[in-house]
Amino acid sequence: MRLAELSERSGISTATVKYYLREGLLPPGRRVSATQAEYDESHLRRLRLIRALVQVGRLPVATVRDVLKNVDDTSLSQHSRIGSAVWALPHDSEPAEGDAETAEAERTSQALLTELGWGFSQSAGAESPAYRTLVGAISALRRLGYPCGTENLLPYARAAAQVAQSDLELVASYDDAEEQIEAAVACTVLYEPVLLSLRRLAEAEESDRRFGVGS
Amino acid sequence: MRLAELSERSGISTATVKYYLREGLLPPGRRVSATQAEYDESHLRRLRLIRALVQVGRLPVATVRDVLKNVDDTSLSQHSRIGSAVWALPHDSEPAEGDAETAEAERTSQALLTELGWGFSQSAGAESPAYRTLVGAISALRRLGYPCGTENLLPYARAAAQVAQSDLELVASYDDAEEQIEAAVACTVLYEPVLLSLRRLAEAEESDRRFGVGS
DNA sequence: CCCTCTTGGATAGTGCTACTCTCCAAGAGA
DNA sequence: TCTCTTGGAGAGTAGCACTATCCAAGAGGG
Repeated sequence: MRLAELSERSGISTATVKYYLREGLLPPGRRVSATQAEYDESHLRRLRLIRALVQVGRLPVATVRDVLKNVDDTSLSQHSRIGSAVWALPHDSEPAEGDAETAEAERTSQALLTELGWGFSQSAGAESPAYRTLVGAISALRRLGYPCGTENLLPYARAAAQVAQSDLELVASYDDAEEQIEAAVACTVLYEPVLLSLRRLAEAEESDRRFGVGS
Repeated sequence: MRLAELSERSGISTATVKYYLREGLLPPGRRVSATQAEYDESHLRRLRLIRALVQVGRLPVATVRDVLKNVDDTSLSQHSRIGSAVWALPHDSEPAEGDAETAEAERTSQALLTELGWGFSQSAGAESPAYRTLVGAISALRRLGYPCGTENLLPYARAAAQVAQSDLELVASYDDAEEQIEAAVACTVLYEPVLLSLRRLAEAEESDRRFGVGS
């Protein structure tokens, strides 16, 4: 198919598709002449993945490029491809280096990972964006004076572990390696709002249970 | 204290503090003369809360104003104030109305809430931002062809329920009503990156467990 | 062959938003 | 009195995801 059809089928304007091509998010089509290129289903899937990352995940376009680079890097093992693709997914709010609060948050994080027995994250993942985000979030909590010791964090970690099991089960349910990686990236991102909104609803339930009757 | 000191103690530039004053996020100080105003600790706390919402929660300034309006609305009950303050916290990515996928997502959401017995969310919260976000996220998953039946969502809901219990316990640990509300808002927002980054780390662990050895 | 239409490609512009710069007049403080 | 700071207000900035416009090279019908 050509750009116009790709645009129509994906529901994304040709201008935006061109933009993604230019930015290297979408691989160029097969050049069929000097002025025409041919796109296929893989471009359509890729386009949908991009939209998921940009619109739902709100990743900056440059970050999406990095993530997709890892998705496409066939020189890596399956685990590494999944890992490094998800790895590149950030959540910004980086902590300020050399801060007293940050140092304390770092200690808390380490203690938490140790207590959980998450050896992989502790070794290979000590510099992962997710870990940095965790440290940043904890130091933010500290700065605002909210409790965030390991005992406070453990319930979240346990919930996260449960969710991660579901996530990986879903990923493993795909046979094709390529699809697995795409599913890992897409579901990591797409299930985030699901998890967060369910948390809000659960909070409303719980709040109703605790404070609701005498309102 | 005056603006300069407020700025210094909060680590926020005077220009930005003035901006927050202008936008109505920060209540004006007590006017002590035509050219000077006096700020107190409550302004400092409020400023920190604003930063949490804007920087960590990435809420638009206009939304923060709405949230704070509910926080300050003493005409509401405690439950309502907590509820409506957290209520106003969105996560955008609104679903497209009148869409077939959206309609299906709505059915799934309803079924999920019924299965969970979350009556409060089903009745009062049917139009809450969190609910709309859930529907939007599910329809996004559907559009990308990923499974998202109630059986897929239940693990997330259960995790959310656990987390919500921790959240409310933390809120209830405060004696002062004002502090409870601020804690509810701040912790809802500040624990989000904690939860999401822990999920990423847990995914890495789980991926390592499943695919790691033969890498 | 001609004529129009579309295509891919490039460049510059738009709209939004959080923040910041610059200016100002009215005091504060010595 | 004289300088310095303060709070207030408007306009400007930066970054980013797009988008509008233009262009030359074909495609495709007659």
